[in-house]
Amino acid sequence: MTRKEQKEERRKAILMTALTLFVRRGYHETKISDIAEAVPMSTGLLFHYFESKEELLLELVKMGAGATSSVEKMGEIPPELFFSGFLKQLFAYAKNEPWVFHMFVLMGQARRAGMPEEARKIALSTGTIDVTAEIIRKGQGTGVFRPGDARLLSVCFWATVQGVMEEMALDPGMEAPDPEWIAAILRKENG
Amino acid sequence: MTRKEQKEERRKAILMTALTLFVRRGYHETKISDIAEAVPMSTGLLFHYFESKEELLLELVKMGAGATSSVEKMGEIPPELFFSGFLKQLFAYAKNEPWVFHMFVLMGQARRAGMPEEARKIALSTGTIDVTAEIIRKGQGTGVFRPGDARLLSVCFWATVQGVMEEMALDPGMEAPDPEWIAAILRKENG
DNA sequence: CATTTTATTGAATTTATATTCAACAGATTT
DNA sequence: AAATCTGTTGAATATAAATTCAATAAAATG
Repeated sequence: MTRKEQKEERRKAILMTALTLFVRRGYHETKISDIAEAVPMSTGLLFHYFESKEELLLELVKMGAGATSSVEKMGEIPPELFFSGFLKQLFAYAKNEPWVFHMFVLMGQARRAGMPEEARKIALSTGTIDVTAEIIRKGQGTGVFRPGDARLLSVCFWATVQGVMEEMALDPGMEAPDPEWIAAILRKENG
Repeated sequence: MTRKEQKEERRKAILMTALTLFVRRGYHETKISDIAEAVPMSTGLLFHYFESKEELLLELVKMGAGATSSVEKMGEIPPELFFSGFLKQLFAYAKNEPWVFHMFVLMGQARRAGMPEEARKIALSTGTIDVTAEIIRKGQGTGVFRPGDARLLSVCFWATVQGVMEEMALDPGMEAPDPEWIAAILRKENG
């Protein structure tokens, strides 16, 4: 099925191009013609692959939601290792797999303001913050994390990760921070 | 000059309403008619006060840039006090002076993606990240902050503050985190 | 090689929303 | 209180970008 495969390839190309542009300039600032031009293809043709600009966005956000929930399942790892290991990997993706990296940024943007309501709903449905809060609670139990509202700590943690990744997406030359800096938000302060 | 004052009042009301809506839903997702309705006034009348939607945004961003640069001048305070004190005050504004609070969120949004290019330029012109990096460098000199690229630490710090404030803007019921959690990004880990 | 199916384009159309405008109302001034 | 200036509205218009479409080229199929 060379034909169907071809079509899938093209769809993916569009999705990846759109993902990059959405992350860089934002959903509304990106024209459908910008995406088409960057793929490249004619503006009209893009509509043979996607119903609408919003459908294109939603497909991306749904992919992101799927990828995110698989990450959420690895709640078995000891909390103190989970965060720095996870961050190290995530920052490595910035160089090698921009796809994963950009997806994280997009999901974060979708959770906050500036995108169609529908995208926001999907992004929020993953419940990342709450899942992470649960892991933090465990770490508080074993005394490796500082006390305090676990959900609020989770919000702080993700805010940092999200913000740093947005900066990295905007300035590809930027180096990644030491995961330990970010993990310090959670860690109990002792020797 | 009751008349001119009246006009100024109205302008301020529009600015504050727009600020709130921009921060909550994002610039592009906010219709000019949404702003007018919330003030309240007719859609057409809003154009007697502002040239265009973009002018309205730019005026806000310019105000923000002004307020921000005044904050930047207080670089005399010892670094280790600067950050937690600053954060405590900032989070307090969330309750008492939503204006200041929302302004910070808007400036952060403008620095990143999703707004007209012009707004981005103005927001970036404040150089907040670099000014903060300088303060961090001082703190590294006296040994209270962890070593490492000061600018990168500054980016991490602001990413957290920005992200947390965006969450607070979206969910007004949310309580503020302990400033110490965020300052931990910078602090040298010792007893 | 004729026929059908799929890919592609660029121009025409639609749509959503920003922006303008003609008319009216209320306030201020002389 | 007449004249003028300012505030106000809602409907009309303009605009930018999304979306459709008729026409054509290329590929697959029989």
